[in-house]
Amino acid sequence: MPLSPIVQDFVAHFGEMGSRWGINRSVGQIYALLYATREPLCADDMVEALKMSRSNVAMGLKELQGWGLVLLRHKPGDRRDYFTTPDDVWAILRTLAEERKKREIDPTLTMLREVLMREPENDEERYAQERLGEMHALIEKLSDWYDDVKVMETDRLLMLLGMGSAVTKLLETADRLPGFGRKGAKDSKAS
Amino acid sequence: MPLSPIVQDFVAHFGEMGSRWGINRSVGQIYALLYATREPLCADDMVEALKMSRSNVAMGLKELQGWGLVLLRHKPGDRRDYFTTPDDVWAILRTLAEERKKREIDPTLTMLREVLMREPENDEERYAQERLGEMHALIEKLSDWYDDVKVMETDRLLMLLGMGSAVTKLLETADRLPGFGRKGAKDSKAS
DNA sequence: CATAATTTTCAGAAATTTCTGAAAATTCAG
DNA sequence: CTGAATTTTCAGAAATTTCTGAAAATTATG
Repeated sequence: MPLSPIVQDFVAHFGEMGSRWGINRSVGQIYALLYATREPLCADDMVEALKMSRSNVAMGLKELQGWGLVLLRHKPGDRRDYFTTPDDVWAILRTLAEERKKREIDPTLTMLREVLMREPENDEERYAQERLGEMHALIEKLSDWYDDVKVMETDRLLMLLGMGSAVTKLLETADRLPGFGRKGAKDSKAS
Repeated sequence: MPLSPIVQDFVAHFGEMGSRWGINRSVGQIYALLYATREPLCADDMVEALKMSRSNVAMGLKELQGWGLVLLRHKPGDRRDYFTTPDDVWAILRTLAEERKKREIDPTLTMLREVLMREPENDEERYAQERLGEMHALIEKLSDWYDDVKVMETDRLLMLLGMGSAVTKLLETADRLPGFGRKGAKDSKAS
């Protein structure tokens, strides 16, 4: 049976978009299909629905498992593996953020730290280190913030997002409140 | 003259990393080189430093200009175009965020909205719409937050980042303060 | 343990992306 | 205008990534 138009379009869009994120078309399509379908699907369901080869589905699923974006399910009396996505979209976002950080941010931070340890040999290198230092400081700042935020429960996170920039107005006041130190928050990672 | 080891390694890393972001090796290398070099460079400087073809440099620069990540400079008595990157790393981050949102987020939001307008034909579609609705709500929430935050001056943004999650503790208190409504922040986009 | 069902692997085919050299277009000085 | 300097374009070459079919490996069943 063919996909309904809504799922069809959603799947197609994810396939196209996939390449702008770090995934390929097939992986995007597989994920989208699982996401939009209530029942867990087995590999052959996906082969039929997406018209791609069995092996491509297998590879796509393997990749999605690597990202932690699919769940394995089983039906009684059926040996086949069935797959779904986690329900909670906020949990999905966390997984995605975590993986992307690990793959895209952390290696750069490591590299920058390594290069910043070296002794500059000339003026050109001194300037370069200065610039790399600025980049390092920025990324580390964002990274620390993320570490802080990722442990928040979803309702608090929603609250934080709902506040938007209004929060800084409050912060400027809070700075002057007794018993409330900004330093404390920053140092919390050193526990 | 060959690149100094520090710049060399930085350039190489950016080239490799580039593919995990939406850019290719050459573009990553060109950007890294410009970023880490004090003096603006002309295309031929880059050809020599990066050992790639003239036309590849031209294409790379065109792409970087499309992202708004390079600045055009001129030297008196020299017809050639010279390039640098903006100094302020926080400004660079904003540019990057803006472009990525435009390319990666907005099209998906548009697509989701379109599909959510349709009348579901059956139960399968009803479920799919429900799921797409959840995704849409999440992305829109993040998008609204971003719109709020992007207009903040850098020092306020730094403050916000420095606060991390400590801010929600305050929020819960603030909720109970008179004359300070969360709703106000959320509705601010409707101006 | 044999065998049938299912999943995984992988070499090479197909498709896509990146890169190059050559040629065309543009810009500017004289 | 002319022509030299510079940048841009683009067709096809090279490289990379994605996808497939066939075969191998794994797993469960009787």
